[in-house]
Amino acid sequence: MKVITRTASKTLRGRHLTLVWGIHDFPVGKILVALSAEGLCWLGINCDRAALAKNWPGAELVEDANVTKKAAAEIAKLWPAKLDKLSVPLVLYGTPFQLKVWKELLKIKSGSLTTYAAVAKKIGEPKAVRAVGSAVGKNTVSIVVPCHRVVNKDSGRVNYGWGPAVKLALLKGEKAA
DNA sequence: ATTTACCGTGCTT
DNA sequence: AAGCACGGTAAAT
Repeated sequence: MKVITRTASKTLRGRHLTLVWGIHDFPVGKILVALSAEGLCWLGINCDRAALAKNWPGAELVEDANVTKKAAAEIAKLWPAKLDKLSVPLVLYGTPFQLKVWKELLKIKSGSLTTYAAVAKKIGEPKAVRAVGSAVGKNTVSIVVPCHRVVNKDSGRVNYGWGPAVKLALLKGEKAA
């Protein structure tokens, strides 16, 4: 899978950017897929245009499910085990720290879990556990960047931007595969 | 069982 | 430009 990274803060990343978006079916719910000219840059679960607009201030949003249909179908088909085969490039917009965290998440194998502390250690910032927590939460491309495979150290407790139920459904689906 | 310290980000002032 | 609230974990109280 091709991964493009762009350094940008949340407030600036939407400027001069046109996003084509559409809502499609996925095993754990509806996904909102948004593509820039470069590739897949946002994926939300059970959300609407407002959530997209909030995350990409300044961006021009064009709804066209025909354009996003192909990418969405591919994601649904490749999930959970073969997402790295995605033909659409993945475009990551974030601060240098967030990019480090997200790229680390990409290395987590389907079906396995890690903790925020382990990720912090891997990127060489062992004390920045909390920062890792917030970076994971700000991930722009859920499912493809497996933010749901990161759990609290004291197992069990689940915290997820799209709702704990979605996180559990994703993990369950990957476990089966 | 509660509190403290640690870090990066985004929102508010 | 400065302050504040978040978020996960280990260590100290």
